[in-house]
Amino acid sequence: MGRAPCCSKVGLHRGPWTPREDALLTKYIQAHGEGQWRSLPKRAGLLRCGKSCRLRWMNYLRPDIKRGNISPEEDDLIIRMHSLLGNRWSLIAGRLPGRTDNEIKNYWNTHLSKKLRNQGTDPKTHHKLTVPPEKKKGKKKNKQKNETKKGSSEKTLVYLPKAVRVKALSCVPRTESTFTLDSNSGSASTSQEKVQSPEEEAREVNMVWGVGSDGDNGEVGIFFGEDHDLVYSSSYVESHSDNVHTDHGTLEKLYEEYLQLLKDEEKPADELDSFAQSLLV
DNA sequence: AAATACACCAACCGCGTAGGT
DNA sequence: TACCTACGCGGTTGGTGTATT
Repeated sequence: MGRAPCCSKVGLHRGPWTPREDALLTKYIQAHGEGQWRSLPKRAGLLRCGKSCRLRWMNYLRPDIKRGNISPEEDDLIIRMHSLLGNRWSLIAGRLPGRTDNEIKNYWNTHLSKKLRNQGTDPKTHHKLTVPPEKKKGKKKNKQKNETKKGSSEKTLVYLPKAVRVKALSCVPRTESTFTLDSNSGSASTSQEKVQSPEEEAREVNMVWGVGSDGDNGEVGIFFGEDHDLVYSSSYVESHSDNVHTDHGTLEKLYEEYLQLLKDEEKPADELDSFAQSLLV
């Protein structure tokens, strides 16, 4: 695989951006739009690599970025999304307008993981910790850095298939359906009235889906479309061409499996883990 | 006041993958 | 089919500010 040499190229600026560079980048994007990151620096008169430009724009310069403190509501949403998605920061950020994946990732690592630990919850698994949270005793140098390095061998389990990119189906209208499930009765319902064969539906629907539970009201399910608390919003779909598109039958199968697991709360953890493995493509 | 530890976050790095040729 | 480019993502680093000793 040929990989772009990127920032290692000699002569390119690195490190913090200057106001002048910010202005050049902003001006260029306002005039020509985003994209073509590789050639953008040259055309914008910047001595930066395209990656660096993209990052600066996405995380800092974009006009729709919301700056300032993260609200308790956002806090709560991040925690709940993380329990469902794991470290899928871009997906989580997609549910928080104006927030960037980098910001959420940083916020999680510096605030929320600590907060959860103090509440007796493992921030990686969202399960109750068996041992009480470690009291701060003395100062440890680079505690956080050591933790992240150590933690890298211990992957977060994600009960969701890894997002895959699909071709945009621009020729067909997007339909939406929501799929909710009462965890007590186990019954599922869909808001979509249009009757389609699975093949038709798989072909026509740009499906963005997830499997999860709403910790507050006990609602669980696989969610499609928009306007459900745990669903990827349509705005996400529109702003990300890499939406998830998968086979209808597979979805149903996964949904059934997940439902079965939810019904049986006594399932050993390793069985859940193997289920998660099966979801990870 | 100085030294040290810690917290925060912008930026970098490397990998996976879509899409073009 | 193989190769290459560009992009997006998550993990990690390092500079800087703040708190503590």
